[in-house]
Amino acid sequence: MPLTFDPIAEARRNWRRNDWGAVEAMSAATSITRAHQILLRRIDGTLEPLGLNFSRFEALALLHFSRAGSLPLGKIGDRLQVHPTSVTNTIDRLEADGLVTRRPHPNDRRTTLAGLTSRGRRRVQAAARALAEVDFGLDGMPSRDLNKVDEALTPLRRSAGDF
Amino acid sequence: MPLTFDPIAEARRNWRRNDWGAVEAMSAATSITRAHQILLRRIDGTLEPLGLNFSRFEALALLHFSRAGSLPLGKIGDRLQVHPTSVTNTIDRLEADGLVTRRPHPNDRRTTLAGLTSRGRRRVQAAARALAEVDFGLDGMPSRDLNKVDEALTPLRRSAGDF
DNA sequence: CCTAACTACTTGGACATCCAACTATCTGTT
DNA sequence: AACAGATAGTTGGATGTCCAAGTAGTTAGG
Repeated sequence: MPLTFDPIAEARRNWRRNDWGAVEAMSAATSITRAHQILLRRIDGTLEPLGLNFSRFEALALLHFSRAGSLPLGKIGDRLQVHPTSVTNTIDRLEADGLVTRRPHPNDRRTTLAGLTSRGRRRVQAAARALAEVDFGLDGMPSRDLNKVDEALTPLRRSAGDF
Repeated sequence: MPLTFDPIAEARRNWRRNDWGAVEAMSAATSITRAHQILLRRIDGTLEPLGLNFSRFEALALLHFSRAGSLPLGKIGDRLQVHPTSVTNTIDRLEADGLVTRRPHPNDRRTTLAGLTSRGRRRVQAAARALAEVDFGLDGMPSRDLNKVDEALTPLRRSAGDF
């Protein structure tokens, strides 16, 4: 059931009434959380027919963009900001689907490289097309607002050591 | 390891180079995803000493704001935009910690009410204080940017039937 | 009334994420 | 060279989310 009121506006009223403080921050944090829920569902829904989800797609895209078409698992985790165990899991599944292969690093035997198969390369391109088709689930937003989001969130990312 | 470059700017370049289209949308979606990761970690980190996470806190806050201090589980799911099974899970754990209790609905025997215990009420207030203390993990952002985020994301939420 | 359709919640299973701990390997210091 | 400490990845366990299916209860049309 869709709501008949704005839950954020409601939350703002409640926080104010209870004197819980930091209303602006609460509001922004809640907006981001909601937006993320909405986006992730749309994106995952778009990728589902391709046997992917957003995490797997991000890993494939990263490999596609890399020169050699392969990267150490650790680099993937750094770029996607996820725990090493999540990378292991993601690559396990992509490998099971024949989209990537694991290969030992030539110089460092601790390191494992994940590399795209040709099937993986075709798949990631199809997925990128599908996502662009639906504007990443953001087709309702004018491009000015898209840029506003980007700009507004940059200081947050920077403060988290994103770059 | 913190990155030494902006992964979003990098992604923009890569998408453009590959002609994958929808660069603005990709960029905004990725920003939101990142921001959400960062925020959730900070928020959950803040709540962890209190035995809560953001989901549990949201449920408790909702109950605190309700007149009777109790709500049907279904309403909680609607408000938090999560699947009924997630609500069951969240309430299970809050109940195990003695923060809420389940009670049958007086008029509709299908419905279960979740109600705050006095311990739950104290806990949610302490949690709200703790979150306000750290500005919901957004202390790096000027309040003008907070409002920009809110505004920019409103059309997205609206398009998802948020209100 | 009485049955068919709907609603509220729970259970079991799939997946994704994290943390702690472990193995294997490398690196820098002595 | 040798060892202490760092690094790369995996495994096992906990938590959280969703979907499909099931149970119990309610509602509406004939």
